[in-house]
Amino acid sequence: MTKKPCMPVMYELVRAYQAFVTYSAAHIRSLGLTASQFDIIATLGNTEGMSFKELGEKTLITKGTLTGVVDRLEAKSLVRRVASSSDGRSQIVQLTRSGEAMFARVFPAHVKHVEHAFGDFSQKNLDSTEAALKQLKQAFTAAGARLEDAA
Amino acid sequence: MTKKPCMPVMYELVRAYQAFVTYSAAHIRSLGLTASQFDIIATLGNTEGMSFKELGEKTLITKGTLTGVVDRLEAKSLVRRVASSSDGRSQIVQLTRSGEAMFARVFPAHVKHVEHAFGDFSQKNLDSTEAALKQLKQAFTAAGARLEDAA
DNA sequence: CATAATAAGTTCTAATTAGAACTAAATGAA
DNA sequence: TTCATTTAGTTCTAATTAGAACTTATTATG
Repeated sequence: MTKKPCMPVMYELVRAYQAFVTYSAAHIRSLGLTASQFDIIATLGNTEGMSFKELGEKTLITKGTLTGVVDRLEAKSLVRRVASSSDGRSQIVQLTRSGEAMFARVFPAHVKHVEHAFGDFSQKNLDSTEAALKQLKQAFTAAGARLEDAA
Repeated sequence: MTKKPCMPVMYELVRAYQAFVTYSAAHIRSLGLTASQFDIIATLGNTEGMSFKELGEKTLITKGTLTGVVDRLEAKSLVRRVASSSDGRSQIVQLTRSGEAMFARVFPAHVKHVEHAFGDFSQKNLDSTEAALKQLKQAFTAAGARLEDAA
């Protein structure tokens, strides 16, 4: 295994992500939400709600952060906490009526906004890009897991 | 232009970035720096220093944030601010002797750490992934620019 | 030259972030 | 059952983040 120039790939990963976030977050902000708040609303949309644990797994927001984001959404009356009936430690987070209205207003608009940036991409191109990204993700999670095991 | 399923691509972009950051930041933290601090140190390494403006452009850290990050690096005596001789508004940020020692200690180690995750990647694979990421970045910057122009 | 517009950094605010310590509840093992 | 361990969520801290308002210096224009 010779040393390969992988740093340029990482550089481009970071730049591509940054470009996406800049493009995406500006639009979300214009709709009255932060990126994290949108993420939560989008994840809860068309569901019966879910626990903090599940919400954290789906959004990749760590639990300490999630408490604060949900606090602020609750202050805006967009979500509510409901005690789980099956587990006394667990809280279910659900969209309120207002939250569902917000979801209906911002989610399709945002998907459209993102799709707009992809005008020139062929289906084949999208597929191969998706595959390349999955491979990258896999490389890092596997390398991270190897370190965990060693510890 | 039919609607294409580009959301899965964005999902994977975010996951790949997240996996990278998790893998990378844990290592940087173990070396005694935050990711942003590492980014600054790595950018200043082997240079004569540069202005906040230039540093911000290279690292994609916005100027308001950069002030704070440089403050904390200065508090650790890893960088210093020097007034620019050619522009009275401008500050040059340079590595101190300690900062250079930090760069020598952490930069090669971190590159090695990242390269380790890429063991299985062929050169061809790296190249095509890099190209795909550049294309993604380009799509978002172009779409963002079109919005700017419309405004 | 005088003044308007622009540019470089700083400061301020609200929000996010990860991680660690903590509380309370559930689970598992002796 | 009892006690240890694990798990869910909250709280706390230090740092980062973007954006906007602000200060000071520079540049362009009349």
